[in-house]
Amino acid sequence: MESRCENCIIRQFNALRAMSKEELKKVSDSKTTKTIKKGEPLFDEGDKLNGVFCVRNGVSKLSKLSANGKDQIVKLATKGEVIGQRSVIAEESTNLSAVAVSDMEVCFIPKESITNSLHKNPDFTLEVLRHMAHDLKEADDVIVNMSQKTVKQRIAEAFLYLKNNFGEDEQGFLALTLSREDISNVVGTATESAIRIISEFKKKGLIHTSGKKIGIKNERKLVELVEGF
Amino acid sequence: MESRCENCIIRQFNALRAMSKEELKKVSDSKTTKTIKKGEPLFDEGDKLNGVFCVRNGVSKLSKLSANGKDQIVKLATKGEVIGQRSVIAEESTNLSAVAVSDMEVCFIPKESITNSLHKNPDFTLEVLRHMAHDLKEADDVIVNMSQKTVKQRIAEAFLYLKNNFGEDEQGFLALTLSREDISNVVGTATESAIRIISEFKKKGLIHTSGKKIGIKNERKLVELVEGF
DNA sequence: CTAAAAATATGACATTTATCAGTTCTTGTT
DNA sequence: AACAAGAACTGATAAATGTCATATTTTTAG
Repeated sequence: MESRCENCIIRQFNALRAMSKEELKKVSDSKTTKTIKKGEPLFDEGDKLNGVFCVRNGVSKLSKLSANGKDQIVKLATKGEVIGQRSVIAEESTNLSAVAVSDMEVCFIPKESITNSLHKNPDFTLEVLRHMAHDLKEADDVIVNMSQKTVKQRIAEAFLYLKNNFGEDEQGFLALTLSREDISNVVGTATESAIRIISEFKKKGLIHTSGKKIGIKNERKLVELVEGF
Repeated sequence: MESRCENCIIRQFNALRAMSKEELKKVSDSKTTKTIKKGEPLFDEGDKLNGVFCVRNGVSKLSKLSANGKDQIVKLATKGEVIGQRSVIAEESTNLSAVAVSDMEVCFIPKESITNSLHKNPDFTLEVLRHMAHDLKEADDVIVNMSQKTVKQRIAEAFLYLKNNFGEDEQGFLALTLSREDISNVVGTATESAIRIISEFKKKGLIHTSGKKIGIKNERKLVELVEGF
């Protein structure tokens, strides 16, 4: 299970692919692999991070506590993504907390391995920069969605997002199962409102459910809803 | 008025300060200075940018058109900030449009000058990365505000933001005057709602107005409002 | 397996916000 | 100065969303 970064396929999805053989070797020698159970934190808002987490398996929610006591989920990070880099790069405490929403396997990479390369290998730095540019664009999109779309549209969009990014299981349910509360924290609404809209979608035949699990039944109509019909 | 980047103070506020003398010389030789009048665009959403804009004076709104036809302002960029770097780095069309909200003076820097340095000067790349990390954090904060705060709170916050970032004039009005529509596009609400809340703030003595101009009268109460009292 | 706890669900109602229609005020232009 | 055009404003009303109370189902711990 402990494996070498040099041979890790996951790396292809993130900025580590721009590292040289020697750099990767160093990373690999310094990294530790951790198992994190669903519900357990990787870190809390305000923590000083001594490194970054490279996700090998599972999904983590990145969220921020707002003044009114609700958690806003800002991003779901999955296989191949690196968590905590923003904080390491800016040399600040994290502005987000990270909690596993499914069982996870992650590699913890001490920040020295990263910062060394950031100073010496422009290819790597640029690759990190490109990833962050992408994240920033996505964040802009989220801002627009939050402010301009209705809760109904945002929930529909969330389901489509979950399908596209995490797929479905054999029975046609979304592979990543989130609690109703997590769903409401993704779209930024009250849990009761989210539940009500889920019920409505079910009645209208857009989705089907079984316990927590949700399956998409009429993707086309969900898409129409998101686009405003 | 045409001046050399090497001597430009503005540079201290952005990533260009990490450039070497020679790099700056190249930038300076290739840059062009432009004057943009209030209301005029720097670029439109979807444009391919051949370079970035370094703001010497004035303020630009960066906004994105949403499906329902409303513009969401995602950021206000001012003196010292570089606009368009995300798009140049990701080698994509812009996801945002940029329009001057006050008369501006900007330097246009062709992308070659930037990308060359990105590949060769890790100090510069890292500096750009740090700035983008900062922007990303701010974007996260905006997401949380948008989804968890009321329109009233967001407007109060916007006024405080305008005061802190752009200051006040001699008569105590916010130095950056935005139209009511721009204000509503910053906080993500209907223009009428924004106007109504501004009237309410005026009645309650939190602000005073004169035409478009708005002045903060009771900062303390505005802060309390934002924090939820 | 069962009791307790937690999550999901639903109803009633209050509050917030958007929409539409129309008026008044500003501003720029001739 | 007069006017047109756009911006700011207000009221009435509808729609969306949040809150609180409570019932039901699911999950967890022992």
